[in-house]
Amino acid sequence: MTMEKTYQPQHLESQWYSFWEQKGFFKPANQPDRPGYCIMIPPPNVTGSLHMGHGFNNAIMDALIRYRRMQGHNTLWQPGTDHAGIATQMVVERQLGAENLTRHDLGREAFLDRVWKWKEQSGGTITRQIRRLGSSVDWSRERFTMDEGLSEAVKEAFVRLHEEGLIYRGKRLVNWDPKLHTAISDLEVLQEEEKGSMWHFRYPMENGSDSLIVATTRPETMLGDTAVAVHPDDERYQHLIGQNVRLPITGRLIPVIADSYVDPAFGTGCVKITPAHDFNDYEMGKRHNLPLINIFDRDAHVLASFDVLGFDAEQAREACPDGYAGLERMAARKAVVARLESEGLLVKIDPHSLKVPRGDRSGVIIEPWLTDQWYVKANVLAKPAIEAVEKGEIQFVPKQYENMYFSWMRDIQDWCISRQLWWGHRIPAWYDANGHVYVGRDEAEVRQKHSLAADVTLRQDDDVLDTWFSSALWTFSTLGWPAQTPELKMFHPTDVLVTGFDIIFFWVARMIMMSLHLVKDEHGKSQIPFKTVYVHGLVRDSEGQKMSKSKGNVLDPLDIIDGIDLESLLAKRTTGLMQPKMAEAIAKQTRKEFPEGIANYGTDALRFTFCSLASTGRDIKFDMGRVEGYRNFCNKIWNAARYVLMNTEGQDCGQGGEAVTLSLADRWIISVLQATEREVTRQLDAFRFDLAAQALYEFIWNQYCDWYLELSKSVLNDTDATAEQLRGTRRTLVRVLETSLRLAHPFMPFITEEIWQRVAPLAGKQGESIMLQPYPAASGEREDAPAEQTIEWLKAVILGIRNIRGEMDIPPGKPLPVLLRSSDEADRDNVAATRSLLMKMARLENITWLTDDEEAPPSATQLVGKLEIRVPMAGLIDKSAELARLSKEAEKLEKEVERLAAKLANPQFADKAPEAVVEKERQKLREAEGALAHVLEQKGKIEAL
RNA sequence: AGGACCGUAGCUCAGUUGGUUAGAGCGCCACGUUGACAUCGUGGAGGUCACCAGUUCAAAUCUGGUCGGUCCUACCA
Repeated sequence: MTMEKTYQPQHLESQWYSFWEQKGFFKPANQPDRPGYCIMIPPPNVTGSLHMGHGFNNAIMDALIRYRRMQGHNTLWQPGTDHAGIATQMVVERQLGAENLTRHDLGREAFLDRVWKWKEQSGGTITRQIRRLGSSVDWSRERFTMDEGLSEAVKEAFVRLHEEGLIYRGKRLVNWDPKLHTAISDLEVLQEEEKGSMWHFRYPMENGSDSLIVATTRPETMLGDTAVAVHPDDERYQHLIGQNVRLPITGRLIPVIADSYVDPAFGTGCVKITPAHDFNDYEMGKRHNLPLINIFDRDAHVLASFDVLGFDAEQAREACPDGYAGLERMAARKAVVARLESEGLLVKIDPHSLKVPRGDRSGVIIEPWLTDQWYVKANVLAKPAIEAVEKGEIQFVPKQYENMYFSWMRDIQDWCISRQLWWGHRIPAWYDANGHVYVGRDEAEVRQKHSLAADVTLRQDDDVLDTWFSSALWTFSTLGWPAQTPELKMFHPTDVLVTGFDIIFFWVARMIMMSLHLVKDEHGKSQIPFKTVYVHGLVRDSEGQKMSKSKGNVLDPLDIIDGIDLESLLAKRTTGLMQPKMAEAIAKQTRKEFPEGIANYGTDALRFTFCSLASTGRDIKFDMGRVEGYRNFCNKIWNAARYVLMNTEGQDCGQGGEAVTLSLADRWIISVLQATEREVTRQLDAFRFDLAAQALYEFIWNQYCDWYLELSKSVLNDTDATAEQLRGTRRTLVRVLETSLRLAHPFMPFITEEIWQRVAPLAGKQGESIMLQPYPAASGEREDAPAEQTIEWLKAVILGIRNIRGEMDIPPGKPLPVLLRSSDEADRDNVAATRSLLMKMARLENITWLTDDEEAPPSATQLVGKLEIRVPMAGLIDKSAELARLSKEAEKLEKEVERLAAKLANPQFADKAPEAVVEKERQKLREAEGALAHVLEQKGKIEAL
């Protein structure tokens, strides 16, 4: 069986994946004596599809897992998906919308049926993508946040936290999304700078003779004003403090209060206070015990009858002034402004830019709104979570993200966990007819715990929990918690969490808090969820833009793996847009970036690209050129293997331990391989996937392929070679390749498996799969400094001759006579040791040594250390070309000599720098001076011709 | 407003505790197809390491400042 001439990824990927999966290789080894190693996948939205960020994330996790698995750890990489409350519910509601239905038409139960159906239908997309990415996840342990077990864990966590007083229910101002009709957390609100106006209104005082001017960006909320605040030291308004304002339109009497929160220099120094519709005003209302007047309904339309509440809970109603009830916020704004203008109370309107809060899902303006919600007392949970990072029990990589974590955690706000949705974990709380609330794992437990008679009607809370509440339990709920399962004992705390910095607050911080509070080891000690958080950058497009569906610049990792033609890509990017008018711009951009569509690069090339982009930066501009480069790298490996197999299959490679003679080149490549193994493992341990990938690339391409394979030809094609020599070179070819494949496997699982299956037997290795083989570990015994020195010398000499060839335009195939001269004994030894390699690799006609005093013919010259390499010019070399080359060389050396001489002439340097550094500089100077003298001499001789 | 991060070749990026002639890939120029690979080979060009000052014998690297960019947090109604 021969190998294809070029690497064809699509032929081999899927078949290896199903082989691994069917054989159960992804499951933990189940050998308790081995150290455990566990990664939990960050669960993607079950109804979504993976984007480049996920692809990146998966490449990193799989590299880690395969690396540790090969090192003999008992590894578990557990996959799963998230129910993504709002996002999923929105998708299904949109589907219903297409049928002119709302979820209320269906009712809760029927609606949830629809969502489950949609989940079943679309859920396969993600698992298919994860498989195509080659991720070695244990599918037998796949989890979904709404699974029964996980739902039990959610209930358990809620009830326990409630019993401990860490979850409470309260009426508070929340971020209300008037479109989705739900509360959302602070983190789900985007503050964007937008252009708006600042309205200045005159508010008359109760006495009628005086007035003050307030400045506001939200005129419509004046219907709910319950005070005007000024700074206590503001001289302009001292006389008004304590007096009442007659609020226009409503006629309500409201006090002028003094509060140092007010900035006298901003606006007019008078702030209207609307405690029920602004977070700052709410706080001020609390301080001054002001009434809260809620003027909006859940759509943020003006109520016909306002709710008047107090912080001490008295409740009343106030009729809405005529003409405003039912108006939407912006309409109400217009009406209020018009009315005030007509009454002569509008002083001016200034343009003003302000941060407008918008829901990250709905895009509508968020309304601070008074509602009953459930909260987690976060500051209590945050304390141990901060300590765990401070003490180093949990480490962030790169470390700088710890600052981000600390700054958020040290100023943490209570977490609003209830959502007015249907899709999610229903809150385990029941109400009786009097509105008393009871929390328990189920209704029976509630009745029993509170001794409620059977005839008391209980109604469960309608709301569900924030999706992040269940994801916060992810590391342990998926291992069976609250039961103390063997898996929990083996794999928790998990080892690494791999994630983007954008969800440190959403997810990472909350997992740490929940795990430390809820999970205890067998000694009762609180458990962290993971030991290391590896934070990677965000994948952006080639222009540095964040990838998003609405911008139309998203890429599906599978389209890079399988390729996609331009038309299909255009269709993918422009259908189902929230703003259809964007389609044209998106199409234009796409045509520009991918005029030919995208080629099929294969999974390995994509994964290697991700790894090589995984440096410490925050943004990762995705460059298709890199993928192409690494696809070529795959092809390079493929063809190297082809060469090795052509020369070893069916031949004696010393598998049986027969005697071998290793050549210098054999010893050299084995030695360099050790250094590479050391480097790759060191970088993987440090999470520097880019540097690990680079070391691998450099070794395979620039050492093994460029040099070793070429050097091996001189042995394999040598008719005088002994059986031991042939065997030695074949064995080295095969063994080094086999080891390199294992070294590369975590990065490029498919191509390495495909080749390994053919190469392993030749290297005397047995095993079902490369993924179960030991990861290479460097051995000091195989290091061979003398061989490295000689081959490095050889490379330099060959490069020198190639340089003459290249610059002198001598055809590569033309055999050259070479004259050598050197005062260094080692040069003679090296030539003797590598003569035949030198002859072949440099395409030499002959090698002649010159004695010190022998006159050399005019020739082009290169220096390698003390070795003078001469190619006689006769008939080959153009005088002026050689002069140009020498001039260039001399110029370079002159600069070098000048620089070094100046440095050494500085007494400060000679005195203060360490002797070793000074000596090194002296040595460099001597060499440069010698080389310069030689080049100038050459130049003189040639000029004289 | 506060904080973080970034600014290195035309492009995308490495450069670990100060001591290299500042590197890689892609791109560019020239040459090259007798069996591993044109998804290739050989040679070459290309950088005041954003700018200014300081510390030091020595700065891409450390300190301060300026300019430019990105992001986070808190916001002035």
